[in-house]
Amino acid sequence: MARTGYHTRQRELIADFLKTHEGEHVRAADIAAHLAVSGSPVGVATVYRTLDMMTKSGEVKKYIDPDAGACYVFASQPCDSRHYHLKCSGCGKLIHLDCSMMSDLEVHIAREHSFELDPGRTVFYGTCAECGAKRKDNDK
Amino acid sequence: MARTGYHTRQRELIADFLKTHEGEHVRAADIAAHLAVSGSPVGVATVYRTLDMMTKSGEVKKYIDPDAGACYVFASQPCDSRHYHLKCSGCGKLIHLDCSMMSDLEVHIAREHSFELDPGRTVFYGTCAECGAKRKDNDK
DNA sequence: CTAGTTGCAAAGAGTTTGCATGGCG
DNA sequence: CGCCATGCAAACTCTTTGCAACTAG
Repeated sequence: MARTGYHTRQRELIADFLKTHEGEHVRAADIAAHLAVSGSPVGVATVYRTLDMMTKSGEVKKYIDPDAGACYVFASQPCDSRHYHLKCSGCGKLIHLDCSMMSDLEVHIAREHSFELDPGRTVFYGTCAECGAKRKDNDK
Repeated sequence: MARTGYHTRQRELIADFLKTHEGEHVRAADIAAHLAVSGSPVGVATVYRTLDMMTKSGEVKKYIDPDAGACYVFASQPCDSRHYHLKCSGCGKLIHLDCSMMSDLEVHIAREHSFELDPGRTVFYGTCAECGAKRKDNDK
């Protein structure tokens, strides 16, 4: 299963970047851009291929953001991803939600609805406090 | 609020299609394809423009499916969208979740986390019972 | 040495936009 | 009639793929 292949400079760089940004949602382009600036450019294709590989192996979670496209999140341990994310449709801000109520919800959904939630891939959309207030002002 | 624009054959067709498929998640291409087959083809651009318009007016909800791209859901009443969706990563099945616990969650998140959830745009990812069982068999 | 990797560029898929024509009101 | 809507195709963005050169083990 482990079949991870060779250890290369590029993969090291990408993995490092992800570890440095653990828990954050990054896009392939972010990684490529960062590495390019750092003086060790890596081809976009390689970034995608590596991320795809890591996604399959479970090292990173992939999800699609309506505004930004594919996003990847590094999770050191599968079970560490006990938290969910809230994404503000207004400002695009990403909020980490670490709340015991979610565990209850998971249990409830698993039991009553026969569905096992995947925290790493689930993103809640809505409006943050600031944008909510802003909208009230603008809306007349 | 602006009663946007004219009443045209194309918009009627698109609205009809959406009403016929209320609650289902359809893609722009699905609509265009259906109308083309029905003998009243509508340009893709028009479909996108109309859906965009309806999204802004709140008639339909838009969300991005990791596999299929942009999806739209027609909701007869804004407040009828009191339900969320569960999407199985295994078989792609979409499950409607209409559960009072979600209301509690909304209140909780609004109060404790200052974030207002948008049911129409939030999709929970995870694994349905069937795929969960299937996976257990295959995994070993 | 050999197979897995990389990078470039071309290919794709999905969505948006410009512009001239057509149709609603 | 005026203005909005439509269609087509070109433009775009993001992601994938083909292929020759490259490199880790």
